[in-house]
Amino acid sequence: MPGLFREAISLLRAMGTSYCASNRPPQATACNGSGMSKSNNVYKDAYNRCLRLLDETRSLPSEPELGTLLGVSRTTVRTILARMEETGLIAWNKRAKTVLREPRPDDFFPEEETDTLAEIIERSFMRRLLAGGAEAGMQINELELAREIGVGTTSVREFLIRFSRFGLIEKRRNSHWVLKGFTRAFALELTEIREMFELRSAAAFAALPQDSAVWTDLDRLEDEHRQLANDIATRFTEFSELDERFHRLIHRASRNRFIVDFYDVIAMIFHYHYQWNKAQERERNEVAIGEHLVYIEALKSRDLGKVDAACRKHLKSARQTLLTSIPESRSLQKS
Amino acid sequence: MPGLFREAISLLRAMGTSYCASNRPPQATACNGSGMSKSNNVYKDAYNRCLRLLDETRSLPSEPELGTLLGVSRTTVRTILARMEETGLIAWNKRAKTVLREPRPDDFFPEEETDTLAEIIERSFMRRLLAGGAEAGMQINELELAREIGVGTTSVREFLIRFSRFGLIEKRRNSHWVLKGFTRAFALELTEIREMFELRSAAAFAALPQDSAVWTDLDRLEDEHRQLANDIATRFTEFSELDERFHRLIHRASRNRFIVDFYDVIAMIFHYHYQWNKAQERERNEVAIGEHLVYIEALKSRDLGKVDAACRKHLKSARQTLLTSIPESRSLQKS
DNA sequence: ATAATGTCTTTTATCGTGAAAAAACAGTTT
DNA sequence: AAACTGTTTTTTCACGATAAAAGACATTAT
Repeated sequence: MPGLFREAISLLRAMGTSYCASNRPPQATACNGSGMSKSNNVYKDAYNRCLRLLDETRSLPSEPELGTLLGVSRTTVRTILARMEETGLIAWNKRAKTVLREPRPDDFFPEEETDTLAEIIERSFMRRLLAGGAEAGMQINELELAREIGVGTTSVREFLIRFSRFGLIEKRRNSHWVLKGFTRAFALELTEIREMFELRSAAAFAALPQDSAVWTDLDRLEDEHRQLANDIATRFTEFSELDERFHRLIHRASRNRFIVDFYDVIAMIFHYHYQWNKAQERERNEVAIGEHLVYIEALKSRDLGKVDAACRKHLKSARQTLLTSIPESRSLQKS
Repeated sequence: MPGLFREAISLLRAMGTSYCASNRPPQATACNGSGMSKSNNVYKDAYNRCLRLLDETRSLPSEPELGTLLGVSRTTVRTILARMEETGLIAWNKRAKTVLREPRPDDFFPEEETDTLAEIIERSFMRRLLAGGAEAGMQINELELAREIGVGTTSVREFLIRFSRFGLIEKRRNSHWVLKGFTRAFALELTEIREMFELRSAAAFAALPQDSAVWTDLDRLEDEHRQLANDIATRFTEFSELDERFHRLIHRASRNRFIVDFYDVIAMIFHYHYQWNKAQERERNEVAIGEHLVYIEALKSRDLGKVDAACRKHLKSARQTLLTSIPESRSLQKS
């Protein structure tokens, strides 16, 4: 049973969704001719975000300030400023950085060029995983994957190592990785831990002192839930992001790094789950919002019994949604 | 607060505990002159293990059989056989591999040469971590670490990524790693999860059907515990290994990959904890063996109440031992 | 026909290298 | 003097290359 995705790949190849940074036509086989060491996506992404800043002010702040604002080093800030000067967006002389004109759409770097290599690899990998034909037990070939995505093997290796904590793949010493599959068993194991962790976190949350900052965070989230509930018909796709913020807030109350970190696993799975399973998305999200509101009320009441009940109820239906999205045909047994 | 271990390293440098595979005198600065791609530790380790096999038989089995026996590929098996023929240990002609003489001590490769790079890096890293002077918040420098240990940056990077799941370090995007420290808070968070997981696993264990293979495994472990208890005065250092096997057996009963995998974190911490804290080791282990035996009896009784009580009691004292080994001076607050 | 050996190919593990980005240092301006 | 800008050094990130190890294929022996 060798070669993961061997067939799937040849099919997908035609689609040619290359994430490689380039303005070249799609038929370009590889990302580049020779030895591209590192893409400058950090600069490009920060540049785009800086463009949006331009709309608001007549002159930009100091370099260090811009650095913290954009979350990059001053070196990158200066590269951005240099380009903005070049393209006539600003006049730059030492401290004076005066805005000359509004940014046009073509000033922005294309979205695809702002992605991290890790993101590119992850998306590419998950697409294959969810595109079907990825049965449990299949082998994952680093070299093949790297060639397919058009990146170096090191990046793929590092991705797989990071990804392994999600429990979907496993390494054979000095040999290949093995796909364990997005199975029903996986979903059950995942949700078992989730329920354990969230029940405990929710209880910890409710026990937090009244003057804790979380209560205002919770109020804000409640508002957002109500607004989303009102516009549900048009904005239902925005729920997934709100969902993550809500649950992360609760998990943080555990003050336990292992619980907080575990939410990364859940978030990843649900992120791709939402992309994968669009059936009744609107209805599902509507129900979930309702459950969240009850859950929030319970937390605010600080009644542990109510919290436990509301949490249990929501987690149960979340599990159900996840389970229904997994094809029954997949194997149930482990290892 | 830049530069992790900057001072500690210069102190340690003098000790010159180089893990590099070489017979050269210790003053040799680096592992090698140029471009060593990969050490052949897999071959060397398998060779040593194969030597031990030689004592027992007059002739070796087929190449594939040897491969599965040693856990390596046939390619490596053939390299081993070739060397054994060269050194006059065996006569090798196609299927016939007759043993000519007993292996001598100098036939073995030195222990240090059989270690994985990952093991070398881990030990090196943990030694620095536990050698003191590694305060929370310090930066970890990949390049510096790589140079110090005498390996490539890639291996260090991969190690740090793998290591990050233990919750002791954290990555700043496009920048350095931050040491979170082996603090009291860490120990408490770790044990909180451990207790949650093990209580659940133990309950699952006790509920396993009578014909399950785990019960014979448990009996075997009970025997080993009793034997160790008898020879405790001389063999108390062997407990740590037995402890790990015992708890892993219990955790496996959860049939949950996240619970099973989490034991890696515990095992790592306890492994180094045992090396670090030798105070009252004998007494501690004696107590732990007693607790394990009660725990085992409880499991065999399949009385959930007893299991819960025995498990709680043991985990509580395990937590206590871990906590006492952590210097009080370390900071308690998080992030 | 099965299972071994002999040979050849592919993949993994690791390194050195170079550009991107960060960080440190030095010199200016307010 | 504090905060900024200009310049230099270090570190991170990603690649291609190469030996070790695994794996596949072809051949031969039981």
